[in-house]
Amino acid sequence: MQKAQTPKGAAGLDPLDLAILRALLTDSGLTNKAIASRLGLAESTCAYRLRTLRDAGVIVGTRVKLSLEALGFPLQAIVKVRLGSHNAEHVNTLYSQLTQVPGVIAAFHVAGEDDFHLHVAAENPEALRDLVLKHITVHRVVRQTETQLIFEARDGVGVLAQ
Amino acid sequence: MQKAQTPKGAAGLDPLDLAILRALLTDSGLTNKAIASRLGLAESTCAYRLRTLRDAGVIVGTRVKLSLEALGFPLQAIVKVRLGSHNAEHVNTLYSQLTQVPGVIAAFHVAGEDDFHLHVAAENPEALRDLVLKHITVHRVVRQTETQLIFEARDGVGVLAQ
DNA sequence: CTTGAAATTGAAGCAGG
DNA sequence: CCTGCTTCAATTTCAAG
Repeated sequence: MQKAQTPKGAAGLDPLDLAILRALLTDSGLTNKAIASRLGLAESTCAYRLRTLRDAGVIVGTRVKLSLEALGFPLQAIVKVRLGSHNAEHVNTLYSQLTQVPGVIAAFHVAGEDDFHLHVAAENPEALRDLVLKHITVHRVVRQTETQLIFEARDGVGVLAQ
Repeated sequence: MQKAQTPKGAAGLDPLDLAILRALLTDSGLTNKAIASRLGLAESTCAYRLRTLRDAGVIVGTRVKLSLEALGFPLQAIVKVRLGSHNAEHVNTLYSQLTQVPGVIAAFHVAGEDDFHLHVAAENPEALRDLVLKHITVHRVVRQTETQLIFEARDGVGVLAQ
């Protein structure tokens, strides 16, 4: 049975691809077989689409999610970093160094008032202070930092929301 | 062969647990068997530790990483949201609504100058504008927003860096 | 807590529709 | 592009040390 040619979205994804991706995002257990049965298609078909999505670079990989609290890092913060000089090489070097700082979960190079936003985690307030003072403000290009405690972090629905 | 009792860290994790977690974070292919062989222990042992870590809530789950660019969302931004009123119920209601906005990848409720930081993705500048104007600033409690384009996003080493 | 072997389940390859 | 079948590898279970 040959299905009708499916309409393609802006990124070349048909509804089946989107359904598979949504299932992957929804179900924590990302078993390739479970998706097939849930969507009512053969396992080999699902595997084929998954491989295609992987080859196309849509699915980059899969990562474990750890509980920062359970690991003993109950404190999270956003550290805004502002530079005194914006020499391209200096900025890039600093960027690489910031991502290597223990406790830095994610780093964003942003346009506007701030230069970098760092999402960090720490064991306690003292560790957070040391993270900022000993690993961020020590760099000469860093002119100013501003740390905002995170009360709560939540995931959003993302770009595939229906 | 009974190994010596292992020293526990602050979160009750021994060196073997940490080694397993680091292997999980490092290797994109999170095959349970590969970890066992890499660390030189039996598969069943590795599986046992993994189950324990899961039951303890350290390993929350596993999520697929999609390429926002490949999906057709090449634009990312941080949207700072500031409120006019800080009534607890209003704040919480807004928080829930913001996480449901299509394009919102993550949301942070922060202390300080801003109230929320939203990590968003959009297909193009117009879509980004619509996201902010039609889904965020429409709420009465939102007093002000500030959108900073993300030049580049990178992952940090996290809290388990050696 | 660790382990090897058995038993179950899921993934990968392949050729046909 | 979809599918069932075969082959293979991995996860799970369990009883013992």
